[in-house]
Amino acid sequence: MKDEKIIDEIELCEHECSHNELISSVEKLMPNEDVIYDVAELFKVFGDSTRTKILTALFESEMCVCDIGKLLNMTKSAISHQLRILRQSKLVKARKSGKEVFYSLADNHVKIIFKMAIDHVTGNDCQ
Amino acid sequence: MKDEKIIDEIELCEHECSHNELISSVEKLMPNEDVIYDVAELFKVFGDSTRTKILTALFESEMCVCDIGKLLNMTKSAISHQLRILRQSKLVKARKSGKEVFYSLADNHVKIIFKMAIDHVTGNDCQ
DNA sequence: AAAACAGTTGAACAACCGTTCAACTGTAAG
DNA sequence: CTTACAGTTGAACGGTTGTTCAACTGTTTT
Repeated sequence: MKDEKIIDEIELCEHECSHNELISSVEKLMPNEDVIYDVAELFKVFGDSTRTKILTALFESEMCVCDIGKLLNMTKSAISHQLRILRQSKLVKARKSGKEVFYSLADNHVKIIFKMAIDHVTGNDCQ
Repeated sequence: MKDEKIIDEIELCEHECSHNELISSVEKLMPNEDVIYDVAELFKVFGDSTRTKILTALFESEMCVCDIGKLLNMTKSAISHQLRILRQSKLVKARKSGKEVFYSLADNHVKIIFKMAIDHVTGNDCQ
């Protein structure tokens, strides 16, 4: 009775503002941790202007590595490295024809996400 | 007449496969360079799992820094640093109440982009 | 068979980024 | 006024990442 603190396990280094009911209810509503991680990984791939340029180019037409390099004024090596990342993320697919390799979108899903993002940064209303 | 190579400016280090018509037509159709850059910057902000966790938490309710820290099991400092980035990108807004600062979504635009991304990584059909 | 070229790959380097730590501000309570 | 706490901030560290460079594969052409 003299000192209840020893028993009070809630105090355990948690002398902080606590809206514990809120925290646990938000926790239940949030997406699975793995899903959040995968979403972040997807956005990480989008979060480089070289890769976004490549993707927006492929929105219009399939292209070979060399042409993408010319379009973006970059070396074939740099483009190839980025295309590998896009391929690993299943965002583009490759078609070989002679010496050339033509890349194209693997999924038009991505177009919608980009449309949203472009609307966001250009300040377009959306609903 | 003996050596035309000097005049031939097209050759200038460009002995590569050339679908020049395609390149210039794609170039015209692509979004403005500045827009692409801003889109990449936006995705870069989304491309970190701490920030995606914070955003998905704020989808459900406004929260103070300390509660977000508890929810994600991270220090207030780390959360605060990430919230600054989200604030600078105009993705969240702050409301001060006494000692606490409550953060909330600045724009439900973002929810739609995340819904798309979640559909993508979970393999849901979308149209 | 040899030369030319499209594309890939791995190592290396520099730039960037997220967390930690410590010090700080500002508000509320004793 | 002093203490306690929520939150912010800047420096520093360690890990990640994009580009470059050089060497390589594979296909086409002569």
